[in-house]
Amino acid sequence: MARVSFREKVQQVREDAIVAAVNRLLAEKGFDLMTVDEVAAEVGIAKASLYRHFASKEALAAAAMVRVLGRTQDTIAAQPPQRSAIDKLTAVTRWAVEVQLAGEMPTLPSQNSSLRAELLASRAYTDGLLGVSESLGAWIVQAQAEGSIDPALPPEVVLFTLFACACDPVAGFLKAAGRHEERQIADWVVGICIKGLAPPRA
Amino acid sequence: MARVSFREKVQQVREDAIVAAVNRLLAEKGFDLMTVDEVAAEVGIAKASLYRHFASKEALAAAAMVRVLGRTQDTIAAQPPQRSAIDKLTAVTRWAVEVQLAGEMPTLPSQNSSLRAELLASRAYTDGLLGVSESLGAWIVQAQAEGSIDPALPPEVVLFTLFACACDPVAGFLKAAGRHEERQIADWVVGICIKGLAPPRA
DNA sequence: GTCTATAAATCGATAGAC
DNA sequence: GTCTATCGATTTATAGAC
Repeated sequence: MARVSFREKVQQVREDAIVAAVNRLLAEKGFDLMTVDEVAAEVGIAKASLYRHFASKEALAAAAMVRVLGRTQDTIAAQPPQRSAIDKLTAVTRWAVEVQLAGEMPTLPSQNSSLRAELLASRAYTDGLLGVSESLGAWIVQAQAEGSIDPALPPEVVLFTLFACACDPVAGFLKAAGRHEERQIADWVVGICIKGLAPPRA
Repeated sequence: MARVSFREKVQQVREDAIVAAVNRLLAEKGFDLMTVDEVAAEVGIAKASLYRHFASKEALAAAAMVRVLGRTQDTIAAQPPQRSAIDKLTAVTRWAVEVQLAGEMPTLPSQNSSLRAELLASRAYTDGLLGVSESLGAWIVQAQAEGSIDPALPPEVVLFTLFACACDPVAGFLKAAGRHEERQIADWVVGICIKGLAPPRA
C-alpha cells in the first residue's frame, strides 16, 4: 500500500509538472498553436511518455482548465465570510484579472468542436465549472438583494459578464502598450466591470 | 481603358465574394479552424484560383478585417451629428454587438505572430484601424468633457473596453443559451459596458 | 516507463495542363 | 484565369526497442 501510494505520488508530481507546462503554453500561445511536442520538450520528457499520462491534446487542455477552475475555487473559499457579496465578487474577479496580467490564464478558443466535446465529457471539468458558477451565483443573488448589483439583470448575465472580464485580453493589451502600471490596469478593468453591473442611479 | 475597367470590376466582384465567404467562416470557426479549401469551396472556385487573388491565408483574413473596419467607419459616418457623443458611441457599439449576435463578426486569435505581422504590414488594415480609433477617440474625449464618461479614464482604456464589448463572445453565449431575445441581450451587454464607463456617482 | 522512429492525416501552397 | 493533381511541411498519435 505504501509502495503504491509512493508511486502514485511520483505520478502526481509528474502530471502536475505536465499540467503546469500546458497551462503556461496555453496562456502564451493558445490551444491551436500549442503543440504536444512543445509540451513534452518543456516538461523534459518524450512525447510518447506524455501520451501515457493523457490520452489526447484535448485531455491536456482539459486538465489545465480543471486546474485553473480549482484555483478559482480556492480563491473563492479564501474570501473572508464577513465581507459583502459584492466585495467577494470583486476580489475574485480581480484575482482572475491579475492571473491574466501575469500571463498565466489559459485561454481556449470558444469554437473548436473536438475540444468542447472533450471538455464537456470530462466530469472534473463540468463539476469544477458548476462549482464555480454556483458559488459565484449565490454571491450574485446576494449582491442583488443588497442593492450592489442591478436586480433587473438575470444572474447568468452577471456571471457571464464576470467571466468575460476575467478572460478578456484587454488587460493584457493595456499591459503590452506599456503606458500604465499593472495595478492601475487591474483597477480600471475590474472597476469598469463592477460599476457596469451596478443598479441604475434613479 | 473601358475594357480594363470592366475586367477590374469583375475582379472586384469576385474578390468581394471571396472576402464575404472569409468573413462568414472567420465568424463561424475562427482563423485556425478555417481552411483555405473551405473558402474555395464556399466561393465555388478552385483553391489555386484563390491564391491568384490573395497571396496567403493571412492575407485573406486581413481582407476580411479591412472589410469589417470599413463597415464600422460607415456606421460611424452614419451617426446624426446632432446626437451626443455618448449616444453615438453607444449606437456604434450596439451595431457591433448586433453584428456579433448575427454571427457575422470575424474573430481573430490575439496570439498568432504570422497573422499579426501580416495585419500590421497591411496599409489598408492599419489605416482602417487608425481611422476607427481616431473617430471613436474624438467622441470619447467629447463624452468625457460632457460628463457621460469618467474623465479619469485614459481614452485608450475606454477605447479598448468598447472594442472588447464589440468583440466578446458573451453575447453569442447568451444567445446560444436561448433564454433571452437578441434585442434584450444587446441591451444588457451594451448597457453594462456603457454604464461601467460612466463617471463615479459623486 | 521512457525513448527513437514513424505512421497517418491535415493543410497551406504551387506546378502544369487547358 | 481556372482547374486537377501534388508537393512539402506540420502535427497528432503510436509501435517497438531498451
